[in-house]
Amino acid sequence: MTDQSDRTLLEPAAGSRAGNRALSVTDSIREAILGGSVSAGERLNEVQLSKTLAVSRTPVRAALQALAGEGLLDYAPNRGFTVRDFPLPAIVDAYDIRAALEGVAARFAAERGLGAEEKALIERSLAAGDRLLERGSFEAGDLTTYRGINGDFHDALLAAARNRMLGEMIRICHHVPVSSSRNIVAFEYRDVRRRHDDHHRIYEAVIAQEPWRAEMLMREHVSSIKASLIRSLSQRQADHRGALQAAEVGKIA
Amino acid sequence: MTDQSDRTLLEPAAGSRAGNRALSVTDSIREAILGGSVSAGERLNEVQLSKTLAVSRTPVRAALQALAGEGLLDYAPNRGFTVRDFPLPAIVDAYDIRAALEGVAARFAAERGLGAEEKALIERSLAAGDRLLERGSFEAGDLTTYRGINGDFHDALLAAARNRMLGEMIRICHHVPVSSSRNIVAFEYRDVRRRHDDHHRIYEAVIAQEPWRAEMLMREHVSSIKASLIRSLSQRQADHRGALQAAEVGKIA
DNA sequence: GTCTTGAAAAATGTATTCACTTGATAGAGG
DNA sequence: CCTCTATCAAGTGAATACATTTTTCAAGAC
Repeated sequence: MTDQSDRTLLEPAAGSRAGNRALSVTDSIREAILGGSVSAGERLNEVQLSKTLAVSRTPVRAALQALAGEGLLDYAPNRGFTVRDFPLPAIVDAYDIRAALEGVAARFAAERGLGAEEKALIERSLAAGDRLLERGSFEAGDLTTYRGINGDFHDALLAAARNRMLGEMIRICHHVPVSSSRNIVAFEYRDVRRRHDDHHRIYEAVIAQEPWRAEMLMREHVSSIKASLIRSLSQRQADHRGALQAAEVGKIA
Repeated sequence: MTDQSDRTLLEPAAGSRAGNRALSVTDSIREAILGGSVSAGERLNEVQLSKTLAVSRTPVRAALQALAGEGLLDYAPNRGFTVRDFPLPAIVDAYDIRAALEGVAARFAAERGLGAEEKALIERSLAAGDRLLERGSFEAGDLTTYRGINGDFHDALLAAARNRMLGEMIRICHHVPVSSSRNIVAFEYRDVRRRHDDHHRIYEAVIAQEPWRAEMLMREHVSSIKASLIRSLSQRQADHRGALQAAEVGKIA
């Protein structure tokens, strides 16, 4: 079976990122994976990809290797690349790992102290969240807005940790398909409010130069996201519509 | 300056690993980096490498990308790969990250429980350590022997955590040049004895299915290695022979 | 003397070609 | 009818050729 290559899931040339073709090809394939266009365990055929993306095999191979480095693909010699499978337990585990790592990041940030710019960035994110939550309820689009705010907070704190390896590992955790907090949880107003309060407290601990308190709070913060995920998963399962909705949610954007 | 390409640091064809050339090339270059044959910030020239290793540029490029994925190299479009710099603070940080990650691993292992084979592996490592420490002092080579035992213990526990991402991240921490516990610390008998006791206690916690205790113990265990590193570094600095001995120690094998 | 400019060299990016491995299929033999 | 084997198709691995970019360096202008 030559596989139906007509799935227009991968646009010919997304031309997304600057630099060279290999990089944009990498982005295209990554998006296809994270977006769920290609399923777990699926084998990625180099010639087929190169035809679809209208480039030669060379940048395709480069992209595949890069994605393997990011942990999204598996590689077997003489057998090429396959989409790595992330069973549910692994996804849940990713939150524990993220909790530990972001905890360390918060500790580092508290130890090192924040620069003026970092303070401004975080405070802006906190203020934006306050404003959004002021109304007491959510309207359409608010959740997406908060996702941005949330991301800004975490990114800023991570930057303040001033450790590249840590940043890369956390990024990997975020890129576990359907695992990122940006994709899944915080559906209800109350949850978001609670998490925003967490942000405030974490920031206070960091400003107060209380490294271990900052770490603990951040761990708890991320762990609570895991708890929400589990809750929403089991609830969805109870609705007997597990897989379907899960796929939907994954694409919430 | 065309750079003296005569440094015979990279053997033509280590032929080390099975599979394809790209993999063995990867190993060769990695060893060169970890062994300190190429210095931080240095640019890796593809054609030069391909000549030295007697292969074409294709597997060399593949290897470089793989190593960039491992975090050992930096990549800039149209500018190739450079050896990533790990300043001392980053190396020290790596121990904190490792402590957090291995802590999570210990917790997972305790939660999941150990299989018969895993138990056997760990107990063998513990027994081997006991035997080695029985004499009350170290002779030549004992330290190297214990390094193996230590590695076995940590590897077995990591395997018991049954989480691939975690394993990969910890491996990255271990591969931070001159950062691995296998390369540096545990010089004195007393230190080793203490750490071996840690192992026993961690194992007990895991067996007793006490996840959080296992995590805490493991964190402390790895953190103590960091402390030893810092101590030995500052002592060495005090000896006014900093750089020289540091290089030596890095190669202790 | 310094800065700008441009051309040549060198290095990376991409495409193409050939080589080798793998896997499937069909046919012969039991 | 099953099994083993040979052959071929398909896919990955590696090498080479070509394109584009970066870097160097020297010549010329201010």
